[in-house]
Amino acid sequence: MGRTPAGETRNRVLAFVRTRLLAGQPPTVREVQEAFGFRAVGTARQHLEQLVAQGRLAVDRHKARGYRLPASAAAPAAALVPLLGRVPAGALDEAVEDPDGYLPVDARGPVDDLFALRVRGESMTGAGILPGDLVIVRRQPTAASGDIVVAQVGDDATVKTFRPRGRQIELHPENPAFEPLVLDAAAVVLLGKVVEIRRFLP
Amino acid sequence: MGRTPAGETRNRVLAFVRTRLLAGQPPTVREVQEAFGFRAVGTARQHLEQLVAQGRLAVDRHKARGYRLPASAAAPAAALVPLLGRVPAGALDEAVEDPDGYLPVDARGPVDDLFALRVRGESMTGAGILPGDLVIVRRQPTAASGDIVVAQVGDDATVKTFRPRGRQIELHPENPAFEPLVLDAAAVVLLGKVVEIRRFLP
DNA sequence: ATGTATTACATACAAATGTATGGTATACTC
DNA sequence: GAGTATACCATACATTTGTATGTAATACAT
Repeated sequence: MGRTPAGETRNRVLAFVRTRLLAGQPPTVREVQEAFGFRAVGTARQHLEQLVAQGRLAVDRHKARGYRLPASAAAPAAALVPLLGRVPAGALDEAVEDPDGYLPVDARGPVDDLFALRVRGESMTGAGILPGDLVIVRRQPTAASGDIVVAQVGDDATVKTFRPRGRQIELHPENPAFEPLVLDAAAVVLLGKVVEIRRFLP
Repeated sequence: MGRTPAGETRNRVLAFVRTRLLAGQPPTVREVQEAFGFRAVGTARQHLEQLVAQGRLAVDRHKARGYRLPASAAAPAAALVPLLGRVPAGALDEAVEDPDGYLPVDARGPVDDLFALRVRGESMTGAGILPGDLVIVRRQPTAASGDIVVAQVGDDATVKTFRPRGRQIELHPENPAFEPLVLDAAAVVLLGKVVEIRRFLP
């Protein structure tokens, strides 16, 4: 049988595999075969193995769909943070199990303790946080005075500026039309600290 | 043999599978089995099938590593958008070649024509855009009246609300302390439209 | 107690999939 | 032309992996 110019097919194979991997669906050797119309499995495998030999692909031997991106190229630096629709009382973990969607974030720092919420109400407009904005929150049980936090008061999660006052906690809105909440420390559950704000414009 | 409380294990299985899927490495039934210490493949499979029946998982039948997230919960692939430090006159392409960094964005839409800039000045605080915020911009030569745009006036890139007035273009700040810019259309290069705003809190 | 549902185990089978070996055709070098 | 390398085909085999069936233990309702 004949051939095809240079390593042209090989590059196309790499592009195909990479696309599939980035989409989270590692291909089988036979899927590569079919995608390129090879009539032999071995042909697809040969290309894949060559790519591995060149260090342009990595592989888990003897595993189904075992081809991966090499460590060098596998630095997408992006992780996904769950966007929670509701925050039922005290059951943040359960909410994380069933997110409304995901937001991509920089993965160079810790990301396991992050989640996102949609802001309701205008109480923080003075801090540049508008209704409908998404806030990305780092879960932590305490915060420094002046931090913008997500706190649970009763059944509601609310975004406010955190100001502890002895045994009481003040949750300050950043909008003169709203009054600060002054609560007993026991009545407030601090869900975390707002580390990022995102707003999408139509 | 015995049992474990309610659907607790099931939720943990879902969390495990989801994590693996988001990491781009769909697990096999036996990998789930091992991860949870089940002594039978069937146990892992039973949980997976229950999750499918509940619509919390999807599956490609008879395929290795065939479990996926249901379309409703489909995770966005992440792409990286270049953060530009400066915008030299007319040479946006060159600036893209040498970005200050990258921001991860949802890749379900087009991303090739996106770039990011850091906002300077307080002229847009009324729209919830503060100094230091990052704006993600879609490159386009025109915009609708009322859009928040990035425009090039002289050597500077500026973020303003776009209001065309016949042969003139008005660039409106969203801050009463600033005056609108009224310019001849020829003196303004529209770099694009702001589609997202991000702010990082320390 | 009886029945039902849920959770888990044990084992086997069939399909999917990775791997191996040998062959053919074209291009290039010497 | 001989030799080598690359691209591809054909077929077979072994492992991985999805699927099926039967059984046991616990919880709960009646």
